[in-house]
Amino acid sequence: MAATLQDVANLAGVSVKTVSNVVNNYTHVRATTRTRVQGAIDQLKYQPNMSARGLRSGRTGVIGLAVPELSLSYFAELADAVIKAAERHGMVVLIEQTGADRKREIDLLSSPRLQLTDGLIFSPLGMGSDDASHLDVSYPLVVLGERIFGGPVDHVTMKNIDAARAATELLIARGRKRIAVIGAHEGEVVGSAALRLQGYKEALAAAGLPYDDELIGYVGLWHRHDGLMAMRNMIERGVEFDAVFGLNDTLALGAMRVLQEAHFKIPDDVSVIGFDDLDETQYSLPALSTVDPGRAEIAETAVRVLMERINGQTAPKKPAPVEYLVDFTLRERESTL
Amino acid sequence: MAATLQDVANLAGVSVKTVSNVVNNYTHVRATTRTRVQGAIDQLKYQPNMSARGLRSGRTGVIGLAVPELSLSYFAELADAVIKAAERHGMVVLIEQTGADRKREIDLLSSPRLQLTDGLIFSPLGMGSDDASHLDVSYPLVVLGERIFGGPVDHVTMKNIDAARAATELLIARGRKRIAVIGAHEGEVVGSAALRLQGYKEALAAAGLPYDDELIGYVGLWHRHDGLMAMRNMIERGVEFDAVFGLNDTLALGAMRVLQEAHFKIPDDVSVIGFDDLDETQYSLPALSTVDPGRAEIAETAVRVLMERINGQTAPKKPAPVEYLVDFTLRERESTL
DNA sequence: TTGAAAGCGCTAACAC
DNA sequence: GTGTTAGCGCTTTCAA
Repeated sequence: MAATLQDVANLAGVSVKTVSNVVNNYTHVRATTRTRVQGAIDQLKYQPNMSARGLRSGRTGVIGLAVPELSLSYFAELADAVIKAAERHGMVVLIEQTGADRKREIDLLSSPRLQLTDGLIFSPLGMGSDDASHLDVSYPLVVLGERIFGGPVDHVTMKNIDAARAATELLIARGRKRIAVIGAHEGEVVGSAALRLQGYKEALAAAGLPYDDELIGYVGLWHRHDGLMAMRNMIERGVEFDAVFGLNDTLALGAMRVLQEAHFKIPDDVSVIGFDDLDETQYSLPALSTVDPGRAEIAETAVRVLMERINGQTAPKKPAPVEYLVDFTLRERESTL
Repeated sequence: MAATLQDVANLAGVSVKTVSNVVNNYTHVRATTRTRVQGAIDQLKYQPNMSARGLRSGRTGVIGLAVPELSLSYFAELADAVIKAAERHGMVVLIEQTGADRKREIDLLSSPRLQLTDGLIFSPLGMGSDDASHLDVSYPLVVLGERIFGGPVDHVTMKNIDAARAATELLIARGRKRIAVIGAHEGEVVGSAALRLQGYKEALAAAGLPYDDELIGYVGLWHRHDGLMAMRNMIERGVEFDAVFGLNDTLALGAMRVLQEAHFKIPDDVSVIGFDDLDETQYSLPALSTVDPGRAEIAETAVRVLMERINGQTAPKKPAPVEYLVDFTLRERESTL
């Protein structure tokens, strides 16, 4: 079927070693030989067999990316960015979905399917700090997100607290005093929800505003529907507020829908801000103010760090894990003007 | 480093063949032997080397999925569905992004990166009918979408014309007579835009309504922004209309935003319907009526057909290509009530 | 600068 | 029911 190195060598009248040298751009090949070999390669449409190369070299050229679900826009846009970053490193990306399920996340870390990859970029949503030990794996691994800090592996994350504080401060600067939060997780101390809530509290404290638990909308997941329900619930409870901070854009958009249904004017009656800078926030009505958590840079950093680990695997001992913190940018749009 | 079959065999005091039999769930292994081998496997944390297995068997256990961009929600949701379907077949998915660029799409089809994969599910957006010959490749390939019909490969697609006709008929049934279309592609005769426009025309004709080119909003791409601009443009031109058919949901949502900005009431003044049944259509304000083109079934069919081709590769000659047409469902929501 | 040959870990044909 | 062994296509010493 497909041509092998040997086929090319026969046709070109050289040894497989020489063909291999040409294929891998070795320097010490005579120009005439190279041309002849290249001709044979073209003629036979030779393509290296990746399995064989992988078996021999121990490298596959594939990196794994594990996310909860691609239908969550944040992760779709993250995956997009990771694939593009990987491409620049000559790598291709295999995507696994964990469904934000703790057990599936843990299982994935020791799945034989990872044998196909040189390393993994892992964005857990179900695991918590107690599960950090599971991250102590024997292959290159970079963790994203806010579920686990100080684990045994490299970690790339965003400035959740600072960014949430900045978002809240923006609302305060617009004169808002009763700022509702949509998307908190009851009793949680780790994860994006907890960190962003902390940033919110810090901003309130700095401005001398009281913290009122009435204003906190708790949800299970961060789907559109959850934002919608939490907002509706808060309105039905008769809670007074003049601003809403959606802990992510999806929640904020869901909340905005309910607000408009209830005839609140945005931003006149209620200012709304989200978090993530999803593409669609530019096209909602009104366009949603939000925080760009540096998604592109997170993806680039994750891939770069992973590649360093992959390429440095010969090192005598594993270097200490590093935490990378990516900068955010506030994007003010119509919903807070 | 990692344990090999030989290591396990040594520890268990059997031959590699026996270990291989156990790993691959061969039936003819004595229970006691199996237990002993399994113990050795667990103890050594043995995991098969996929590259070696791939080299030997010619199979990698990976299928490729090529889409324009994951940040387009439709393709993110499609990828999600494909990954889930592949998982049921014990396969893992490697995703390539082509950026809807014709040249990149064509290049991808002969890329050595596909060597890692047992077959490809390909959703082109840049290629046209003239490029069909490029699809005549030597590996299992299933094509999705509306760019190429009657090509040399299996093709899974949706009932674009019928579904668009049904969507238009719904608007007509609601008493609408001047139905604008957002998202047509100037001069195009192939692709989703052209087919859906045809369905629209058929519905008008069947209802005895005139076709008016004034009502057709042409766009370049199918991004949110394009829907927004096309709608704005139509309003500025002073065109009169009482309904809008967005040729996909993203366009419809962009258009809806502009309509509301211009103080049209939806659905009172203008009914709006989209196409794709994206998750977010349920949470827009008003919730967007749309057509579910059977995305989940498309994904399942594509994976199933691809697996059949992969498993049937030993067949003496390539079977004739097949066209699979998946059924749609109308989803009426608030925007057309 | 090029060639010969070993061997990566696995599967499967063949032997017993 | 289990063992022996060839070889998948490639990279890489080691020689020439």
